[in-house]
Amino acid sequence: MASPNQLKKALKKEGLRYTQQRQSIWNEMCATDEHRDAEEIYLSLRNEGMSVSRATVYRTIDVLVKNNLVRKLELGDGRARYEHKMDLEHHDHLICVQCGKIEEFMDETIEEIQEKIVNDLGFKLIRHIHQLFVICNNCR
Amino acid sequence: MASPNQLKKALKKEGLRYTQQRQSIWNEMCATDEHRDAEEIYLSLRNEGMSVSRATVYRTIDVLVKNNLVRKLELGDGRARYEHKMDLEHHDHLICVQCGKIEEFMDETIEEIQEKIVNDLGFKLIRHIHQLFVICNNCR
DNA sequence: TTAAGTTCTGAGACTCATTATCAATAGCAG
DNA sequence: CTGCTATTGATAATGAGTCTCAGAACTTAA
Repeated sequence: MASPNQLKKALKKEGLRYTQQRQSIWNEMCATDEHRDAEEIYLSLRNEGMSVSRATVYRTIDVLVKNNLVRKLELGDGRARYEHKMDLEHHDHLICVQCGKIEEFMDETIEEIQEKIVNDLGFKLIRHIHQLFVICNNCR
Repeated sequence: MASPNQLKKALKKEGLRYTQQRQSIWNEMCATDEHRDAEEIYLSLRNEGMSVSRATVYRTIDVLVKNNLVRKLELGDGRARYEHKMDLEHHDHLICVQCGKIEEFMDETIEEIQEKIVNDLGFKLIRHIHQLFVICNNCR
């Protein structure tokens, strides 16, 4: 699932070394499609007997985010969540304010309007955050 | 600009007392359309000679947010920004990743699509965050 | 107006996610 | 293999935001 090549390429591009810790963290992040925080990823690695430190988890995630292998989600609760970007298509998120469940959505029209809004102002769109906070069907 | 009545009404609804500090903070938040963080609001009050504590600033902002007099913006940099909601119409934000300038936008079509996405899933939309991170015309 | 009971406030301690420090370790080029 | 550097781990530091609690300021009843 987690391709070492993608990781190696990113590291090479950044002039960084390929290490066991970095590979483990990348593997772990690709192991599920959940949206986990740094601590959860750290603990999973620890449970699997991997020797990594929290510091290295944070440092490696930064590299992965910068190189577009991972996306960082800020939900406003003080803990960032991360998702790997193996499945290449873009999406945004629905978050249940009751149970915390996160789902994904994508709407081409919204994407186009966004571009238009930005272009009409003479700006350049770098990235966007679009989060719909909902009460999901299990919680109503 | 800052109506004491709106504040008083909100406080009454919450069973809270109307105090000088709360009024000052509400005034200060309404004094500009900038998107300031708690510390900036606190310092402005201090500069004007008002005696308020950081704790009271945070506590009061919470009340204002809960009562829809103020909106909290999370931009992902660890400091929340606040804007008063005197101008009643809804809008979302464009943030320049270079200079930090924040502008507003609003698109009815996007709002409708959002609703549809949520309804089609059988969810209920509570609130949303839509932020376009851009390079603005001054920065390109 | 005063006494008694509440709610508020301020100062500073505390929390908790994340970042920085730095000595020890491990990749990697030659 | 050796030596140079980047990386790591343990832990200290940071910083926004929250909590605590004693004293101040309202409120209400008498």
